Amino acid sequence: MSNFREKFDPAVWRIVKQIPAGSVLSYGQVAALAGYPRHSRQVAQALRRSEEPLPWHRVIKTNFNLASGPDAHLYKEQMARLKAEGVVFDNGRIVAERSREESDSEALDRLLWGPEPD
DNA sequence: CCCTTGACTATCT
DNA sequence: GAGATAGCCAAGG
Repeated sequence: MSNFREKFDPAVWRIVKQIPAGSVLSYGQVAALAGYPRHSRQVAQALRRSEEPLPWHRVIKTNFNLASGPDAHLYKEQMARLKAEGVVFDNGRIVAERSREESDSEALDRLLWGPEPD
């Protein structure tokens, strides 16, 4: 079996599980935080293969759109879950400022969104 | 070993 | 803002 996946998958899951409710991360950020920069596509595979329930809906694209197409089954589910956590959508697109305000994890927030959230 | 896929990202038109 | 293009990298055929 691939040794890479054996290390990569758990690393990704660990990061995703730390995302506070109401906040979101991009695939690239998750990959980088897991210790594997430029592995955004592998993150997607890791999430899909995960056997334990992960907050996968908090992982989106860098442009604040959902990853899967509007027709995909995952799309509707992801939006519903995010809305339930207080995330505001504008025509299918996430309003980032709102998501940040809902987050109360200051340390992780700085790590993810920058040292000066001002 | 070569080619295609993919829940991606960045840049240019 | 929407398309096209290039870069990216593991997995599977």
